[in-house]
Amino acid sequence: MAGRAGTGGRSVTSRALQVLDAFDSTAPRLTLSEIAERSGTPLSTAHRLLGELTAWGALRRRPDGRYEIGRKLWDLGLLAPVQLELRQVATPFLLDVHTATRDTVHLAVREGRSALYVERVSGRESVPVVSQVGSRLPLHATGVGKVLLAAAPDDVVDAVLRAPTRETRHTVVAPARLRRELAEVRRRGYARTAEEMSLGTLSLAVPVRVERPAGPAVVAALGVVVPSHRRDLLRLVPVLEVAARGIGRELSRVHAFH
Amino acid sequence: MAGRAGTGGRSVTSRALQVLDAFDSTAPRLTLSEIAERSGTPLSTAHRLLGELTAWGALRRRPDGRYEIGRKLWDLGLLAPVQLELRQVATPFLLDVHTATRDTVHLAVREGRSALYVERVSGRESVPVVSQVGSRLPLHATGVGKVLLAAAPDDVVDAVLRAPTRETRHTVVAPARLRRELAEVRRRGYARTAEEMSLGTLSLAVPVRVERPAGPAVVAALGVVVPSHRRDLLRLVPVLEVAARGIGRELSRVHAFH
DNA sequence: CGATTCCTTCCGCTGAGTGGGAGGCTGGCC
DNA sequence: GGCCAGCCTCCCACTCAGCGGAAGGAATCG
Repeated sequence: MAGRAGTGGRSVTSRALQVLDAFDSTAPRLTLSEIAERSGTPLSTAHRLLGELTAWGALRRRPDGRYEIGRKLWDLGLLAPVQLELRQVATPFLLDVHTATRDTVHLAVREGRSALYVERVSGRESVPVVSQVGSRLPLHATGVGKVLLAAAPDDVVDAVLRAPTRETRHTVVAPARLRRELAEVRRRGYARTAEEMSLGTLSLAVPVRVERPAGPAVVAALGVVVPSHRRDLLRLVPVLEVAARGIGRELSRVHAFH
Repeated sequence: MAGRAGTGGRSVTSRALQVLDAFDSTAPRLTLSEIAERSGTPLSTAHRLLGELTAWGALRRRPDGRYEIGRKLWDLGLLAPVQLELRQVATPFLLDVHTATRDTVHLAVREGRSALYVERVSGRESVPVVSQVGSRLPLHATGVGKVLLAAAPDDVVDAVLRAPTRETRHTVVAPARLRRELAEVRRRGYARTAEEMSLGTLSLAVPVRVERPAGPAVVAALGVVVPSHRRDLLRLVPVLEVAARGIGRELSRVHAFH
């Protein structure tokens, strides 16, 4: 590095996108120097880029000098069709389930080797749960995850079972046992977990299916999370199934129309 | 413009941000040429930028060749603290109201001269409403808007009353009458509209207040939208007030804790 | 089958972005 | 109070990354 300038701009447009990459859910508010370090950008460059991004509205400067994601990115993010149709169709059904049970209700899809939570309805007195809209949780340790994994292609199952993370002392990490569980999920049509992701909670989930030319396909999973002391969890299976069928039916209708 | 190159890059980082600006809620899916035109970017430049943005994940290429906002921007957008705390605190209360009334419930804040809808809970059989999370509606034609406007500084009120848009034939656009209505909203503690934003719907809204050193401040508005044939709308006032007070109380607690 | 529209790729030019460094500001420590 | 360390802000000469005109495909249409 003898020269003085112009070595930057690897391949993405300016370093602006690298700067944005410095932000994630574990670090939503950052100082200039943190951003510079996390994004591997020289301080002065980061400073200028942050100024431009802030002027555009992608970021916002807090009174304490830190930067955070701004309203414009929020707006744009809401335009993302990340399961937009699925969410719109499913939300009323999630509300129905929530109204009937007062429990925390989730809708998740599989994204690679994770369960991506795309929608959530949670009441006030619900147990605190780790999942949030936009968060990704392992496929082998949650109800919705098991449902999605049970419907996933073999290579995904193999990849997940190769190194299942241990989340709590109840997490099932033995590949053979996980395979048996997945088979059971397929047979029974629902998945159940007990304190496998977070202590103190049970979960129950069912698949959301749509009819495809090649046969029914699992496009999402619908689940509830309840405190451990609840004994009647399996009574919710029919409730979830009704809602899941409703979602599947609506999705088919929307697709046919489109 | 005699030269050939390098005239671009006005002031924002690359044209990438201009390209992103081409997307809005009225145009969430665009072709290359549409984007080039909407953003005032030469076709080949737009093409390259779109490639980079797509590689980064900001955009996604649809099977039909169009571009749309991608998952990465969705992720980042969810990090935006756009009333994040308010939303988290308020959502359970919105659910309570929805459970009690089965109506469409909104939470909005004032942003400049618009009402910004930050959260929404709508049932299945609800009337179709124009508002969506992230959308902005005029302050003078909706229930939540009037509540927010009634609590806004004078210069905002003046600016809005200078040129109120006509949304339907029932929209109140006479400044004098609007001022009288705002006074009434302040006096009674709620706002009501009848088909002023969209035909076929009524709305009702109350302010969400928090205690500040300088006295109570209106930080948001909580409202419902119902079909026009409903006659018992005012019965919902106490329901909304209870929820609004609950939200205010929670907000104060969170702030004190922080 | 030529016309039209839209997308993709190429490549020489140049000025916009780059980043080292100087300078300011703040707060903590001796 | 003086010094130092950690941040942030600003400046400016260098240069190479982005720019965009233009040509070449691909797809659609009448």
